[in-house]
Amino acid sequence: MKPITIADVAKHAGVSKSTVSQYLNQRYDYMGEKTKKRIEQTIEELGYRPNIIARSLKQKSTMTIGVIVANILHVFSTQVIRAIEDFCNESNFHIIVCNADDDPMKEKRYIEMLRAKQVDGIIAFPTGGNVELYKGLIKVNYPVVFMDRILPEVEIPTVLLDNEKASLLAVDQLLKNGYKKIGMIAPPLSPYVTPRLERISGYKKALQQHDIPFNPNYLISSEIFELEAKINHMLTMADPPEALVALNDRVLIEILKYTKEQQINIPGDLALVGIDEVSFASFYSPALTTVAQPAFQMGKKAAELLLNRIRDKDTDDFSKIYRFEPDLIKRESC
Amino acid sequence: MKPITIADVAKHAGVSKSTVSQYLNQRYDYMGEKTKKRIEQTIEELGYRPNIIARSLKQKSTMTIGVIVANILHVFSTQVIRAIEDFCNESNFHIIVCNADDDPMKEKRYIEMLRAKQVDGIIAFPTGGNVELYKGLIKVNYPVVFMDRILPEVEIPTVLLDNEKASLLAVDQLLKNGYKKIGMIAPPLSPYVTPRLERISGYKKALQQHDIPFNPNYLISSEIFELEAKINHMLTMADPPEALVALNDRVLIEILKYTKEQQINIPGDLALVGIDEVSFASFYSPALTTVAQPAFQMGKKAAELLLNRIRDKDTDDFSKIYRFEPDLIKRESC
DNA sequence: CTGAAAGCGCTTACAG
DNA sequence: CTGAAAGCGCTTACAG
Repeated sequence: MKPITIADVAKHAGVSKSTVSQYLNQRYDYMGEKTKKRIEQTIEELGYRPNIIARSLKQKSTMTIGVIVANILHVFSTQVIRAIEDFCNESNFHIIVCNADDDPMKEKRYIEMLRAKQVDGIIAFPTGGNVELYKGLIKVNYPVVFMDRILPEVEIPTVLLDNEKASLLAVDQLLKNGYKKIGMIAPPLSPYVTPRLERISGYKKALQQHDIPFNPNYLISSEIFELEAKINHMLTMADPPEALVALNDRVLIEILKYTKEQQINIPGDLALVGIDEVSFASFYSPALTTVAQPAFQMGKKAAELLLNRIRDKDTDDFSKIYRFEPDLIKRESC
Repeated sequence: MKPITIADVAKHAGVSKSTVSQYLNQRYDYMGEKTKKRIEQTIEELGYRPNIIARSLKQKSTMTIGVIVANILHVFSTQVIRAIEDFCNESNFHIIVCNADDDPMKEKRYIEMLRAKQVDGIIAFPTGGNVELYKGLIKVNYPVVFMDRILPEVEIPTVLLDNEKASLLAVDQLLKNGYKKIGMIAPPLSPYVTPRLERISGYKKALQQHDIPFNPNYLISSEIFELEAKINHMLTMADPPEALVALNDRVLIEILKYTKEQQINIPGDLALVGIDEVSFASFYSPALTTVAQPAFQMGKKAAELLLNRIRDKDTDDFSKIYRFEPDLIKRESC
């Protein structure tokens, strides 16, 4: 069962391939009404479907983009992807999704494969390990947009949260409720994971703004699996914090595991606010006060930037940073 | 900046395009060692990267598959996609992901676009609204695998949970803990959403096995937004159920919202087990007893089936149903 | 061991 | 208003 090609419909309709092609591309300007009808009918009859691969080869556009996330299982990434897909769908673009797992080698391989497949552009949560590769991409004016992480060495438009503001909102909320001894729990600090860096500096700045000295004992930054032990240590030392901000959703969960285990009463014994909204925030006991990021808007923005770049190679938005506002959702944990 | 083509490297290396192509495809059999070296070097020098689109056109294989889910935001779908991506990555396949939103029109559009883009196969959570389309796909022997939902009209291999067993595990656990008045809360019953149908029938069968008459008042099936009200009605009627099984994660959340609001003590006032594992199950208070589905294994299986079909068009696995075993995770809510 | 030529299924000036 | 021809960047018999 040979697939039908443009040549088949041309033959059947008694016209040339060119004319069929004109029809397919809706260039009806000079086309006779009868020819048009005839082609339309033949296509219907033969069940012809254009081969977009062939078109892509000629037109140098595949109408598909690559999206490289660290891990699609992170809910933020999922939401961003969903927003990107929705936006792309409106413009008839498709997305190829890739999980780089924060591994620069994997990231590199994906980028190279995506380019080989001629995707029209890439949206990436960069690992930080492929600066030269990205520089090469800029040099050939290849459309790329970064999400969530800034690579200062590289001039690529980036959309991310105002992470310092997120910490500020969290700390302010705690202060407003009378807590002064505020700790922060964080995952390990990798140099390129911008949100972690900025959220910590935001935490420090927020304290400073209120003339509260930063107490190094109140800051934990550690691998997830060690977190519970370190939290225990922190909360059982002399003069422990009376409130905690969780740097992200992953950390929040570790805190919650710990407090459940130790039957610590929130907010009675310990106030808590988490950066990143979580699915269970509203019906947890107590309902969790969180700082949410507008993931869908951010994904949409990234898609918009990329498609604009694809359509108009000469935009000048390079190296622009697009910051989005976090949103404090007050509930019961503080 | 013209991209480098195979013709450029052929010229620079002083060989023919054919030879370069042989090199690229690692057919070194008859290639002189010097030629090989020379080509290798030229490629390096020019920074040549093959255009896979051109290759695809000739070879009729794009090394990419389409994945159509209802909504990537559902955690089950996310996990399945992650597993598919991992499996495909090992075989150098890429995945295009699409959200059909349970809309047959959207599904249809995606299928047609994916085929036009010549993807080598499709894994879909079918909506049920495109039976004829899928029949057409089988007729031309196009590789398709279904996930999660069965379309009885269509002979396509399908991987899904043993949903009846899932209900059975939930009910048994409740019975084992002495509860006899067991209700089930469900979302609306659409004809093609297999898991819902099977989980309800599983619930009924489980009761029957234990000679407990099915009480229609103990079964709610309703839109999510009405669920709280209906649960309230059920639990405040005369002789209410003393235990509930949540048909899926979405429903579980509604139950939890309700019980938190009404300060219902779980399992004291009401025992609870949810089908579908949820992220917060272990640190919720009480920790939630759930029935988990092996999402990653299921995704992997679907990918495996599809890639096998793509490689060997003549496998005979049509219409096979691949059932996966649910797993009861005992915690505190029952 | 290597090259010339045809072909994959389209699009696009260009000619008439 | 429509067609012949070249070309997109590869691969693949086939010839030598």
